[in-house]
Amino acid sequence: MPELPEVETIAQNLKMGIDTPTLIGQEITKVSTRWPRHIERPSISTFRKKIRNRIIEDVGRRGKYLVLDLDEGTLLIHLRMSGDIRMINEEDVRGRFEHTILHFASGWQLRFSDARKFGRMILVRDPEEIFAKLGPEPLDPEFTVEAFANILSNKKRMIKPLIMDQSFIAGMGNIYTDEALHIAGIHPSRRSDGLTSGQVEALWSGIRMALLAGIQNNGASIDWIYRGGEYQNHFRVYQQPGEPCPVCETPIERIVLGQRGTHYCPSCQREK
DNA sequence: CACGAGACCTGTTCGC
DNA sequence: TGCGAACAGGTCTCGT
Repeated sequence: MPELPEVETIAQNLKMGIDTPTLIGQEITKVSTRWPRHIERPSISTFRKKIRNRIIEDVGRRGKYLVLDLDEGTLLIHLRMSGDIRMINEEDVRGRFEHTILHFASGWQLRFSDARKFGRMILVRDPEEIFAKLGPEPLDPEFTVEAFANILSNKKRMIKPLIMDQSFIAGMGNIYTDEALHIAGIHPSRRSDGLTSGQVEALWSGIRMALLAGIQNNGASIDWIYRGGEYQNHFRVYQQPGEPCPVCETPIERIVLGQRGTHYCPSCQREK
């Protein structure tokens, strides 16, 4: 479920506390889990010890990581494929996929629902340990067309897998990459070093437009796992094989690239 | 360095 | 109706 817009939405909701209290100021009393591998590091016992009595001071996002600043250290949460996280009152029945729970002194809980169990929590002293491996934030004002052209200039790869590489740009996943490439009119298997400067600019713009539209719609809710977002109602190509292209009516095609389902318009996004 | 395949996991949906 | 195959928002590791 989570790419940049979904994680951003979750972070904002947890911070604002829409129908629940805000996460900010909550004191963690303990963590409970039925799937210990949700705790990637430090070891589960150290994690339990260090997380106890910590206060959450801020909530944010970096790439696809949900970032909880604590009074000592930082808790990073990665939702991977099927993760979802929300504030729930301790009275509420535990859901089928709510494998890991942070308990707060207030009686509220942060529940990590994760059907496929790929998600991870990481407690670090300095989040730079993790963030150093991430590429730039695509919505950051510093991420200009020139900056994009610059990082692109060293690469010679197929464009779609490149855009999804977190060390190249942070936060792009399968949905928003397919959408961005369609907006830009670029075939997903084109080589990154074969783009014209016009295409580079169109792609930079397409990436930002797709992400902003996603955030504006609170992210995308595709299947039974996520709730909330509406962006799935605005997909141009993602998971729309056979449907008419919103631009030219040509049926959308589906291929596999880098082992990921890939959707594009064979007319708007020419191979060569 | 670039790239494909296999792992890690489980649930839902599709095709026969 | 039943049952296996295909597919799913991500990322890591290994071999070529």
